[in-house]
Amino acid sequence: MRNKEIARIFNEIADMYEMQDIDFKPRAYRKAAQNIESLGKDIEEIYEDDELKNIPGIGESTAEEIKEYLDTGKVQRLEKLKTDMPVDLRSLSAVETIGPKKIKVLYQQLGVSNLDDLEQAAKQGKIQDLEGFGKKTEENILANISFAREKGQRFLLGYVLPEAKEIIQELTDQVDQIELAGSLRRMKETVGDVDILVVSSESEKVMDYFTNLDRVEQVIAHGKTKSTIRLYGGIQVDLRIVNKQSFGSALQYFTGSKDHNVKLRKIAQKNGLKLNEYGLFEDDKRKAGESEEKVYQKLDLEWVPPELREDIGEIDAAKQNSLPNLIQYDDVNGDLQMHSNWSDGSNTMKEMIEESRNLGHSFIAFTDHVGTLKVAGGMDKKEWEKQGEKIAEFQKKFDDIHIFHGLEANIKKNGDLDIDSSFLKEADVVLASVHSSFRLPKKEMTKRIIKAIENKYVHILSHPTGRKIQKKEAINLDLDAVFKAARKNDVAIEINAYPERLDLNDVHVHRAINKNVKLSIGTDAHRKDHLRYYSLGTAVARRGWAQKKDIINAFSLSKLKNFLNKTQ
DNA sequence: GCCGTTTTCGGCCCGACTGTTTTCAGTCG
Repeated sequence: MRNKEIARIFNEIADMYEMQDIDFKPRAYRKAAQNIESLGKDIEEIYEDDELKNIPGIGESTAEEIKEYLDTGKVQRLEKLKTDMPVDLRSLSAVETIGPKKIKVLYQQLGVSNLDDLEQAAKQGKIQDLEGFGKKTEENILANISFAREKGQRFLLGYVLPEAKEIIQELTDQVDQIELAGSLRRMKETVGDVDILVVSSESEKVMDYFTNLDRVEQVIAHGKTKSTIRLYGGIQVDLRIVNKQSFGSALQYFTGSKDHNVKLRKIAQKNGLKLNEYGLFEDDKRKAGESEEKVYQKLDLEWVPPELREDIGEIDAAKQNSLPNLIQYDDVNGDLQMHSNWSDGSNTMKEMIEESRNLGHSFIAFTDHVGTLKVAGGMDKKEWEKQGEKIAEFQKKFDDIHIFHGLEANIKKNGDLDIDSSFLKEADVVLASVHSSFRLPKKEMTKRIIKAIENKYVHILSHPTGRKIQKKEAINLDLDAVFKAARKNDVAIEINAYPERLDLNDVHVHRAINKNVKLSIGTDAHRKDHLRYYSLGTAVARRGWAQKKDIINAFSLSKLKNFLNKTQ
């Protein structure tokens, strides 16, 4: 799949045009990029079938440029634009409040072309004197530059996991045993690379097969027991071949985390044993190794689910047989945030409902934007009521899925919602979320959010911290105070399952459930392909030690309705 | 540059917010 690369190129072209003050082309390229990125189908296949122009937003020139890129690895248009303005656009625009226009000025006036130049110029106080800049802008640059630097070092779980699973699928027939390891198996929100472990008697054949997969851009290492490849899109994949009798201990070893493993080895040592990737040994005698369960068992520990292996108390809990009974991936019965084309989603409600039924959901909530967020198609009351009539019709047609009619309202700067209560009280599910004024001081922000939670019509505080992984920092918030208010007012806090949000994150989930706060999983899907991300929300819940009782999506429908009926 | 026609040209989600100005441009969603 090279969709992402092409999307990146089109986005870069859009940035370049924006810098040159050219109208509309940026939007066209961005739209093309967006549609390619969430295609859910391999663009090379579409090219081979000569169907590129059937992709919405792709026309004559962009289709040609996709072909050009797939054939030659370059797009001349971008190369030319880069010669005119040789700046590292992507890392520079990762600094909040710095966009194409400002970058242009910085380059032309000060010769700034990368983050190092930018930092130097800011430190020397050269930026505040530029026209359109000022002291605050300069301070802001210095404050945000390290965040911008970290961007792009790791890959998002939600985008890597499907590809890793595909690779496993492709290899399965070639091997005796296969399993994902590493941070991907622990379902960490970002991963540095992909680790795959296999058992096979024909190691050379397996390695040849692996290094010749279609998706390989470069073979970095090709050995008998370990090979490393880099995929189109940049991520590296390690494949290791181990002996059958060591598979469990190797899986344990390569799953990590490092801290978890150090503790485990210490326990082994204390008991006169030695633990490594080849097995658990007493002198030279193998006590365990074939299965992970046996390794833990021989150390007098409960088997620890991979999501918990971060050395934050799970080993003590495993010792005392008191690991939490984690929510299971199939405990989640439905999705409590999604958007249709009634606001800014791409698919019709019918398409979203059908896909949700395919995923086995027994309930969903449409939570389209309302109110002042016009850019996201915010509906007025009349439109929203029309949507409700349509939902009632669908409900008659489908008796296997319950459809809540919800909405997503904006929390204004002062904590009020941007629609009035006569509107709010008609909704089955009210999400409240921040879409503006992200940079208030902590105290003011906390007050603002708590005010929204105290609104008696609000059921769920959605994407509570607003962070986007590697893109946008969290708002400044006293989360413990927010949790306290949420519990008091019976408001659930969302685990937004969209790959770049995962907000709340695992650490926050842990804190929330310790305060008995209920949590809600919503994909925030803006097209039907996004609906499958709900399991990422479950992964975050598991990493935060959540159980079935903590997650309202795991409630029975009647219990969930009860939870949502607080104002009636 | 793409789209969809009132079919080969004209329109393209736009409002809030911030920091810069002193009435507005750039950024963000």
